[in-house]
This record gives sequence, C-alpha cells and structure tokens, in this order.
Amino acid sequence: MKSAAKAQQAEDSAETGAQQIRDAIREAIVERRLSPGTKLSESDVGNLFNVSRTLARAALQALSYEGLVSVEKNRGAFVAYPSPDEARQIFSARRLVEPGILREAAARITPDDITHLRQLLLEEGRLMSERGQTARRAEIKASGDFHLMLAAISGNSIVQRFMEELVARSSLVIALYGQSTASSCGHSEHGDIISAIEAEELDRACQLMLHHIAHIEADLDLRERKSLGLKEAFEL
Amino acid sequence: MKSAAKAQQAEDSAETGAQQIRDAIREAIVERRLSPGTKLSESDVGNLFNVSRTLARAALQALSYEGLVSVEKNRGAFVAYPSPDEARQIFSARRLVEPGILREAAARITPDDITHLRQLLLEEGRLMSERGQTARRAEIKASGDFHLMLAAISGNSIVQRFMEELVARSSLVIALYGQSTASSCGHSEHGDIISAIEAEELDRACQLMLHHIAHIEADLDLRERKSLGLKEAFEL
DNA sequence: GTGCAAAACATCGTATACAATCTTGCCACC
DNA sequence: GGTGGCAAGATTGTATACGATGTTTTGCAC
Repeated sequence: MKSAAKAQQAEDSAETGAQQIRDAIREAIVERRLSPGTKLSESDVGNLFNVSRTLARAALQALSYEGLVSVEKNRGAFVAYPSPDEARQIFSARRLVEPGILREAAARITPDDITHLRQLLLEEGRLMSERGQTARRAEIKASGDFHLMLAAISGNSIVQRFMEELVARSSLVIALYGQSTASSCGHSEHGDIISAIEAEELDRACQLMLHHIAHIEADLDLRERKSLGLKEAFEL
Repeated sequence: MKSAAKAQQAEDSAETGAQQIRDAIREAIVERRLSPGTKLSESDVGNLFNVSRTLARAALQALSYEGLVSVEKNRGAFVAYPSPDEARQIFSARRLVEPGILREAAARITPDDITHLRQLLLEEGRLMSERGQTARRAEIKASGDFHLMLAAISGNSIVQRFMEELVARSSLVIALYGQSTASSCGHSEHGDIISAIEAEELDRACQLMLHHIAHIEADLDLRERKSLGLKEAFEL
C-alpha cells in the first residue's frame, strides 16, 4: 500500500486526510505538473492517494473554493482554466492588494525578516541559473513565495490567505497565457523592492511593486484563443 | 425569458444541496440568528434540513473556509467566535481593500449604479427607523450590502468575494464586541461616500471610507474577555 | 464525600453502497 | 446512408454504516 504520495500520512499532523490531498494537488497545480483543464475524477484522485471518493471529493471541493479547480455539476472536477477576463481580474486584485500589504509589511518588518527575504532571493537566483524541469518548478514556487512572505510579514493572516489564493491562481494564468520562457517574475525586481523597503522609501517600493505586477501581466497574451466550444473553433 | 436570469435560477436550484444549506446557515449567522460559539453538530444540521450528514458536513466545511464556522477535529463545528486579534485583522483587511475597491468602482460607476446605491440607502434608513428584531436583522444586512454593492460595481468578482467574506465576518465581530445599540454602520456616512463619488472627489471618498471603517471599529470593545463560563456569569 | 479509572455515550472521520444523471455506442427505422 | 432513440457504461450526488476519538457518567476505592 505504497503510493507516490507516501507523504506524512502517519500521525504527523492532526489535519484531516482531505487537507493533505488538497495540499498535494494544489502544489501539483501551482508547480504546473497538472495542466489547466485536466480532468480530476473523484475516483482517480481517490485511487491515487489510496483513499475513498469521500476524501477525494472533499479535497476537490476545497480547491474549488480557492479557484484552482472548477467542479461542474454531474460532470466532474477539472483543473481551472481561467479565462482572459479572470486573468485580468486576478492581476487587478493583486494591484489592489499588494501595495497595501507592502505598506503593512514595511511597518512591521524586522532585520530578521529582511534576512529571510534575501535568502529567498538567493535561492530563487540559484534556481534560475539551473536547468531542468525540477529547477523550473522550484523557481516558480520560490518566485511566488517572495510575495507570500511579504504577506506573512504584514501580520494579517486573512490578507495572507487572499494572497495565497491570488498567487496560486496567477501561476495558473502564467501557465496558460505566459509567453516568455522566463516564466516567473523578473528576479531583479524582487531585489529592488527589498532594497526600497530597507531604505524606507515606501512610496518607491509600492511603485516598484506595481511595475513588477505590470511586468508579469505584460508577458501574457490574453487574447481569447482557446476552445470557446469546439464548434466555434471550426466555424471560424 | 430563458436568458441569463433563468439560467442562473435553474443552475442555482440545480446546485448541489450542500450549497443551499451553506447559504441558509450563512444568512442565519450574518443576521445574527445564530450566535458566535453556537454548536453546529453535523447530525443536527442534517436533521434540520432533512439531509444526511454528508451534505451537512460539506456545508459546514464550506463555511469554515469562509471563516464563519470553526471546525475542531473530532469535536465538531461551531459558529466562529473571532478573537479580538482576528477582529482587528478583519478591519485591517477592510482598510486595506476598500479604498482600492472604491477607486475601481468610481472609475466604472454608472448613473444607474448610483441610483441603486441610493435606493439601498433609502431602504437602510427606513429599516433604521423601524422597530423589532426583523427590522434590525434586515438593517444589518442592508448595511453590509452597501459595501458589497461597491465591490460588485468594481467589476472584480474575486475582490467581491473577498469583501463578502470580510463583511460577513465583520457582522460576527460586531455581534460579539459591538457596544452601541445602533449596531450597524453610521447610516449618514454611506450617503456621504456616495456624494463624494458623485462629485468625483475620489480622495475624499477614500478618506470617508477609511473614517467610516474606523468608526465601526471604534464602537467595538476589543478587550480580551475571558471564557464566559457559568461561574463568572453568576459571580457578577 | 472525594478522586480517579473505566465504561458508556455522543460525535466526528472515513469507507462503502446505492440512486441519479450524463455520455456513449449501437441498432432499428426512415 | 443518415438520424433518432434506447440501452449500457461511466461518473457524480447522496445516504448509510462502521470505526476512531472525545466527553460524560458511573462505580469503586480510599
């Protein structure tokens, strides 16, 4: 009874099994091992993790609340396939929220936090220079972690959760519509933001953050180009 | 009329039973028919709505994701009892998000929207002058609806969902820590905000919004109250 | 009468079973 | 040969069943 997901299913945590499955699937989505549109049948998920459909279903439901999975009634669950409009909304939300997070974070940041941020940056840079799928996936994750750490530093766990959702969904959008091979954020921009915070130039930091988000979004090709129904695809 | 409205309706009613239950419980919580800390046993909820524990559980899980219900492992689900710290985070999040929403909304608002907002305001005022529990509940709802409508006008459904969560949780916080009998927001402040938007004085509108949120928060008594155990209740 | 231990009870966690719904493939019929 | 409908298969929606975990109560010893 060994499966690929032999993760800490023992007595590690008091977390219910469904949450472990949810986390595993979410990670797979964010790291792009699962492509948008992939069908996630309850039975398959259950078999994969050696649990019943009950838990698989619960995990999928949870992911649907986060916007990473879309469940269609009587049809099943699929890895979310954000529309261009959804993509725009995601980045619009980030532009709305992240400057505020930055201000909160700057007000509470400790030298220790800055050290951690810099460490994250180093790791990110190292991964960028590496080759291979594994490194690429880790890089994607590290890139998002920068934004998430800022949210964590802000000390507001509610906003932090919002950001977790936004970052995860951003990853989906980039997977779908990203053009450049350098799929993740411009690495140097993260460093610039830290520097601005350190120099206590808050307004500049916010500007940098907005530009940074704009850069990510600018790399997207948000033209409606995917199946708007098979019919339309051929009726053109 | 087989257009969007009907499709929405059909889809809604066709929606899985768990969601109807979730909505019903959420409404009960927001309207304060259910007090913070109330136990929501899966069996009881199931019996109440004549469904199995499976659906009751799904509904409670969904509510827990929204922060309105807290489920404790092997102990059960309870209407959330936000701590003073959580309360502060909720309002901090609102201060972070609502000015941005206001700016977005102001950029897209139509005369029609303004009419609707004013109607909402009128309704709110009418309810304030009425007596009785029913009116009070409706007033609470209407007061939150003002903020939600702004979020809807902003055109970003993601941010809108964030606001729905924040408004709902705010209602819980006010129920717990609110002091004044005029439990809801200052009514006039809503009107002032609309006027500022109408006059296209955006910065002023944001200031008013921040003050408005501050007023709500100022009405709270966020001192840590120890367990309202039976003993203390009688030691008074 | 008080304090601790063990059993009875209640409630949740998960699995399995059955019903409802959608999809698919086949065959009769035009 | 094409079309419509019906039946079989697959998948989800919901209910029930059983084991696990906390909580309360009972009973016994001190």
